[in-house]
Amino acid sequence: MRKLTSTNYYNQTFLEEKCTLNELINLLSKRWLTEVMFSIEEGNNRFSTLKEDLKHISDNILADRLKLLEQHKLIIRNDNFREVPSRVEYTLSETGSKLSELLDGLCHFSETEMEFPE
Amino acid sequence: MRKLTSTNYYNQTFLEEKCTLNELINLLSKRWLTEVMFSIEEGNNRFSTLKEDLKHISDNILADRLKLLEQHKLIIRNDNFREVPSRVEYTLSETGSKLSELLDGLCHFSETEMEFPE
DNA sequence: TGTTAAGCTCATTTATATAGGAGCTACTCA
DNA sequence: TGAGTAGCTCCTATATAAATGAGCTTAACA
Repeated sequence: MRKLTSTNYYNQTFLEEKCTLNELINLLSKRWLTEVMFSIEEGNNRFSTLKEDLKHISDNILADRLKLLEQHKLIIRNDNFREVPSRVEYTLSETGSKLSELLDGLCHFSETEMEFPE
Repeated sequence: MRKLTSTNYYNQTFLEEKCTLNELINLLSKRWLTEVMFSIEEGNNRFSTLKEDLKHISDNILADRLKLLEQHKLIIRNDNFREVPSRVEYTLSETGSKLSELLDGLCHFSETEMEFPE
């Protein structure tokens, strides 16, 4: 239910069309999203273990981020378990692994070169 | 005038303290910020030329992004011109150039590997 | 005396993102 | 019959970000 006639929306799409980097950054800037990726990479592959690992995340945000990551094919969702209570497992895709590597580079940069004023 | 007692604030600082990558991504996700950097890199070094280049940006946002970039030492502000009307020039710092290169990598990735559903 | 220019600042309005909490499903076990 | 579990969804409230528009400064020039 996003308002499609606002300048806010117009400018965002303008920038996303100018360069997909903006689209990627918008995705990455969703709170917890990269942490969810990294946590899956480390082996926390279920909703409940992710929730436990990322202490302060709330259910609906975790669900949303998992959905976003899946839609962008950065993770793979596997629900062929036919168990009750239901069981779903997530793994990183190849694209997800590549992105994770790139982010490691950015992380190193931010730790060694950036200055963040208080 | 940010509210320091909200869960929203608490979670953001939690993530920023966990890894400075989150701090960097938060910065980069401010709308227009990377575009301002790239535009300066391309030689648009004054407030007015930046404004012209980034057609839809508004004054206060441009001013804010320039201030953020300067505070993080990604650009350098030079106002030793003593002219009227006032003249200020911006250039990319070394750190800014490095970041720009890293972002080129991310940009290439997002263009070749990412899928953005409509 | 009034206008113009660049490079801003500030207050307010509007839009969007995040968080909180209830509820749903379908099956199992006590 | 009723409780419990995983993995969600939906609605609402709260917080934050972006945009709009007015105004400020200093000096030169008409």
